[in-house]
Amino acid sequence: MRDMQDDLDSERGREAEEEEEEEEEEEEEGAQEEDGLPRRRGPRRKKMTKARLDRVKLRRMEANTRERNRMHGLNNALDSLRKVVPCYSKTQKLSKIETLRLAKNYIWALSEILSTGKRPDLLTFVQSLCKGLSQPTTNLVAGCLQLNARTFITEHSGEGAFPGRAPFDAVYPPYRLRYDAGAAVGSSGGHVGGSGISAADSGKPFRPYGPFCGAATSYEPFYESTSPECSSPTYDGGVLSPPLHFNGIFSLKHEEPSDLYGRSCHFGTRCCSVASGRASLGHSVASRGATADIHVPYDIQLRNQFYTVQDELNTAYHQ
DNA sequence: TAGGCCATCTGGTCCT
DNA sequence: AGGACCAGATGGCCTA
Repeated sequence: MRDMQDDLDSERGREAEEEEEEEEEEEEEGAQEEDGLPRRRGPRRKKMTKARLDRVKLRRMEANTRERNRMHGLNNALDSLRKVVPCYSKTQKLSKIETLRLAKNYIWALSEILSTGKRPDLLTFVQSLCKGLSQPTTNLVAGCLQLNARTFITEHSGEGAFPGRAPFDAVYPPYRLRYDAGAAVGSSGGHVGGSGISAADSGKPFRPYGPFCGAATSYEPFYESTSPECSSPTYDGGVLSPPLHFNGIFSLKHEEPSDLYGRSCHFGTRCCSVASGRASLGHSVASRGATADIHVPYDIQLRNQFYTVQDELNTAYHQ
């Protein structure tokens, strides 16, 4: 690279000298008419001598390099964006346009939540996210959220319903009370999502996501999980944390990347605690003690809802 | 094989 | 003048 730059510099020097000579020649030629035709108005076009041609090529090469770098920067920014929108997968990246659309929808959905103070049901939320997205991406997002829900459902199958819990919470399945983690992991043989559509099953280690990422003190992600996906090579750390935090009240805050991606990831996912969000939204769950706060977040109705999410989305898409 | 997506090159325009 | 930005063209890769 350095050599290349040196070459360019030395070439510039040579060209500069040659250019001076050429310009002197052109001054003389400029007084004449070419081919008997009157000289054109405006700045006279310089003759393309070899040196000038080389210089043009050189500048073109430099411009190309700059343009390449610029596009790389743009792509890096897009990658950053991919990581902070729902359903991040390094193996199956959203296209640029879909990333932008999803990001826009996501911002819109979060804004709605902030402005209304209400948490939409899952279907509404997913529909908001998928508005205008292509069918494959819609499936991807819906599948991603559905995956999480079903994973969580599976882990807690057989337990009682929790009618007070908004279905919306189901998009945050990998997070629960810390002390609950062992049991949860154990119940699924150390492989959360062993049944249903798991990331491993699909070969697409998507990152589940939720708009309220953060933690009330009593809630932590169970990053002790032994899921092989947790250290998925497709996942890289040190990226932006989710922009939204929810600690009883709405607040904007950045979390340390290490917290989010280093330790807390599950299934190659980012850490989100839903419990805090629940509490502040009047579901009065997180306000209880940690040990008393264990509950079963899913009921049959919720499960059914998840089974229908993708169908409804598909229907909506085709309409 | 067609279509989608992407990277790169390229020339034009705008701005400093 | 030179760099940034933009949009069109082109070719490669991948997938259905």
